[in-house]
Amino acid sequence: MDTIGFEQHDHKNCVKGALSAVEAHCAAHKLQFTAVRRRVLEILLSEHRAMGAYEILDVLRDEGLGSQPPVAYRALDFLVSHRFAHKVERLNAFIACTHPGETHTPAFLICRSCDAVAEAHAEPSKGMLGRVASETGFFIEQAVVEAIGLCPQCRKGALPCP
Amino acid sequence: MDTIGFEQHDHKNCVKGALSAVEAHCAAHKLQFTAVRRRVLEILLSEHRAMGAYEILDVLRDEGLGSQPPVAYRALDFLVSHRFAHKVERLNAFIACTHPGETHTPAFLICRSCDAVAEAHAEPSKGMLGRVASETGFFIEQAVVEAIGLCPQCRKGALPCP
DNA sequence: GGTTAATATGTTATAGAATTACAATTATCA
DNA sequence: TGATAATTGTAATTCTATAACATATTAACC
Repeated sequence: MDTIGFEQHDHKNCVKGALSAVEAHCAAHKLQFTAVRRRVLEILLSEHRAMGAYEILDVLRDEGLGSQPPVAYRALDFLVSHRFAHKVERLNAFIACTHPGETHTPAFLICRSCDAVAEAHAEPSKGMLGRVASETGFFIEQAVVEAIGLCPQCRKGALPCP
Repeated sequence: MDTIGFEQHDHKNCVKGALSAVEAHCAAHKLQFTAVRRRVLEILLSEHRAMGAYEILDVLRDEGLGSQPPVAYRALDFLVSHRFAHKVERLNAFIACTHPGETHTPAFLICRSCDAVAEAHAEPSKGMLGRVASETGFFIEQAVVEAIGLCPQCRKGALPCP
């Protein structure tokens, strides 16, 4: 399991790298990586945080790429269904995937103080969920795993209990 | 870790038992278990499934217990904050807790075919989330753990891939 | 008991998130 | 090129949730 999100990194290259990985994946799988879809992923990658659909739509509108909710939601549906982005259920928001292409179940660490979100990998078939599932005969297809708390930075300084 | 939800059970007693447990807990902690709060919990307990706030509000309205959204949301906030009920983030819905009083982190198994929801216990400080958290220095306060898939019944018969 | 403070409810309005439905366009491939 | 499928444009609507403020109830204290 690895984590990305609370550390410093070469952001420009991280955006570029993710974009070309997605590009390659779409080419290989004959998926249409259209202007809107590409731009939404770019927005999510460059902001590097969880964004609401309407917040994304505002950017698209400013750029003349679409003005109605379905435009944003459809692009997001595409990105999420191909795992280029994820939905953070707790926030009703979306975030670019930090390792597109690989099959994985994301787990999120959500800081309630600074709103940073870090993505980690989970293995739901193992661990607690997997045990419950196999005991009861439940077949897991997807898993939502999100922790809410304080990131390392906010834990040190700032607000103890807002 | 234990699971309740996909099995048959003595429902009348389960409702009654949960209600009196909550009653006792409120008395002991000087919490006001008012008519609306009590009725919302009763509805959730007797329906024994995840319900949207507006669905609950419809019932309240029919009974003259309140007609505007804040009435339902405030009652739900009370129930959730004291862990008498939980929010299922994936469904934007609420469900009565199957073991009120005990401190716990609920995990849910959500059947995408019949919409049944089973509650299990999770231990986020252990397992996958806990490991990521301690590695990165993230302090977990709450966890959302929800699996989506097929319950034992739906797995056998019915729809393979709706 | 009566006064005050805290808590809870009633109500209006609004904000935020997501989908339906249908028309128009663009891409894919035979 | 023409037929088909996929994508986008747009309007309207539904569902989810909260803000703000007035009123009523309950708890606490003298």
